[in-house]
Amino acid sequence: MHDGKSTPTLIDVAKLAGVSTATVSRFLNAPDKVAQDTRDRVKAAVDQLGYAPNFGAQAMATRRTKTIAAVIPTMENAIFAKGLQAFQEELRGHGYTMLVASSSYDPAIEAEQIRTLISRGADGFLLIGHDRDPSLYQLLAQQNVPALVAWTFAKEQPLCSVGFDNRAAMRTLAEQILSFGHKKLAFVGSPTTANDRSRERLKGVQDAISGIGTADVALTIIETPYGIEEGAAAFAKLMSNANPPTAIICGNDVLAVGALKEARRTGFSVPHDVSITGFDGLELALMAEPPLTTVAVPHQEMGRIAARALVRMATGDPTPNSVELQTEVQMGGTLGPARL
Amino acid sequence: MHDGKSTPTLIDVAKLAGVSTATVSRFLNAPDKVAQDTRDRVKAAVDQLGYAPNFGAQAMATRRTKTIAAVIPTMENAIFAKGLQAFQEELRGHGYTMLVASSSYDPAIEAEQIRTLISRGADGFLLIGHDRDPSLYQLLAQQNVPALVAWTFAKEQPLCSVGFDNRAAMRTLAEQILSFGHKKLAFVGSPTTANDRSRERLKGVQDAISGIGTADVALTIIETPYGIEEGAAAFAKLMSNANPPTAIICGNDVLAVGALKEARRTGFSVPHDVSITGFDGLELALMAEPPLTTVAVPHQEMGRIAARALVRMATGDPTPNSVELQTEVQMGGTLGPARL
DNA sequence: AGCGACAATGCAAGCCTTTACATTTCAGAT
DNA sequence: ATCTGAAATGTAAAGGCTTGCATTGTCGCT
Repeated sequence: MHDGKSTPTLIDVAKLAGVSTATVSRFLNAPDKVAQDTRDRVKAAVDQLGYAPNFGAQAMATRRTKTIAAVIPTMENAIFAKGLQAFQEELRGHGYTMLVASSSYDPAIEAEQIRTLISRGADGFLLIGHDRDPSLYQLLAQQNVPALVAWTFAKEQPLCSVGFDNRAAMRTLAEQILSFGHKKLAFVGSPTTANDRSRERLKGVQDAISGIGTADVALTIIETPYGIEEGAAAFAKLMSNANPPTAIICGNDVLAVGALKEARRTGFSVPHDVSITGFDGLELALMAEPPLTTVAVPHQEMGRIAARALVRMATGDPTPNSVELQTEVQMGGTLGPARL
Repeated sequence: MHDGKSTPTLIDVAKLAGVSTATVSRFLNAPDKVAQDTRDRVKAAVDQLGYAPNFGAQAMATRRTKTIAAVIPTMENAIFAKGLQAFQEELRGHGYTMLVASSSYDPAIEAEQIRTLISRGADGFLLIGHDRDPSLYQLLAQQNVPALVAWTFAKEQPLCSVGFDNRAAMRTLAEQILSFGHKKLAFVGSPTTANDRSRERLKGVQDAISGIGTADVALTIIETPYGIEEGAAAFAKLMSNANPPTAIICGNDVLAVGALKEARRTGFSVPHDVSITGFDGLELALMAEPPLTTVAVPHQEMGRIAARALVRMATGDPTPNSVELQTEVQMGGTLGPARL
């Protein structure tokens, strides 16, 4: 107890304060159950010893860790970084800590990470998108760990979601594009396997096309990994066609910025020669020249709401309902009339 | 509270396999200490039961959590996101999990987060920069938790660091700027209180100036929070002076891009009318028009090295030495001769 | 045959908190 | 004076895993 080396335990505090460990524990977790003068004595002992509860023991005794895990595709994507930042801040306000793992868009890694984090005792999970092996849902249910999906909104899924309707959002944007008279479209997006956000966005484009009821709109589709270079490459490929598109709809801002960069480099004027749109509403989009026409997504709000919902779920409250957030088309300067 | 079948424990596995819990534990942690056929039996039992070790119990018995905490200013800054992503991936390869907290550049919040994470049982800490209250170092030492500083390199500090020499890097860039004949400089950087990176970068500029030994170089300094808008505002303010600078040295790429944007908006030609430089080497810098002249920093390498070092420290290996990484001036198109 | 060395396994003592239940105390109420 | 119930506190049993030490079994040697 006076051995400066080993960290003090409840027992040390109890001895010093002349009470039982139960009382110290109560002082820490439910102070109002302890008499005022005892409270003072214990507090003094805690302070003197610089006592801090041992996490493992606490976790073991309470069967909870006050830790929420977030498994995201990557932190490098600004879109997740922003939402995660808000998520963590909100969590902190509730006394929770955030565990982060990234899957690099690989379902196998994601599954492994989820498993690891479950046995690490995460009290809840934030996941991205609904696409994953059903056995994971079973596992979560079996281990009784609540989970929530963000960055997308969908009913009829195993998990509740906090997000927006990617399909409808993209449809709205695509309709605007069509209203500018474009007939030759291209969609450049992330691979659609194991990525419902990407898939839904593509569907949104297709919805818009079939919505106008004409059969004379052509749509070229390119799937490519996330990245500026990749966007540039896709643009180059599309424009080298005999019959290039007049509007390139990108699945996210980063691809769009890459395309825009390549356009500039190869002498295309945007939107005069070709229109380009993005999706996400990152700062990056505003910085582009001209600013990107894109879809603004309320990332921070999403992070905050998800955090609150997960904390409620982790403390046993009835499963909250899904929350749908609204997005908005953000007119930049990269969408213009189709060049005839 | 409990699901029908409570989660299996070591004891269940041991019973099913007909061995003691010690053997199961050894099978999990040091398989080579278990005979081949026992190994097979235990493995079968583990699989059949879907056993996963209980975190709290494990933490308690081993006195370690295999968890490393990273306390960074913010995740929104792409610079940290990138390094953190690499850090987490490397950690994962060593069987460690990452706990993330952000301080929003507020020392008080940082201190609180560190305290919280210590009692959460983090086995090690990744911190950014050396500026913080000495009591935190005491606390870490007292609790025997190893910590490492990244994004900067400095000797003679309480903690080892993995990073680069901000001062020297900026000095090199500033020298190049001076060699273009600029005499009226401005430095736009993050606040230098509690931020040694920012402070060192400013010093680097001053070093370069005093290095050339002439007294006729003027330096205006603006401190402003991180952000594109802030960079734009700083630019506007500087250029509205009676005697505006011919080169604006920004403490980071985001501020630089903001300045560049404002320059474009208000009709300044870069670098013809005014030169602008950044620091970090983000993708953003490449995307700017023209591409930003900046200092490229090996974020991912930094993250990986830091992760490896921390894992070593957490497993009791002798404290590794600090590692200094090299940076490189990345010539873009925003630096040109001073306009006379 | 006897012995030592070593590999494989088992035993049981922690590790530190929480909490159900037991006990003590004491202020009213009878 | 005795009793009652509530408030305050204590007792001790989990909770699941690791690991030093003890035990058993095998082999190769002399």
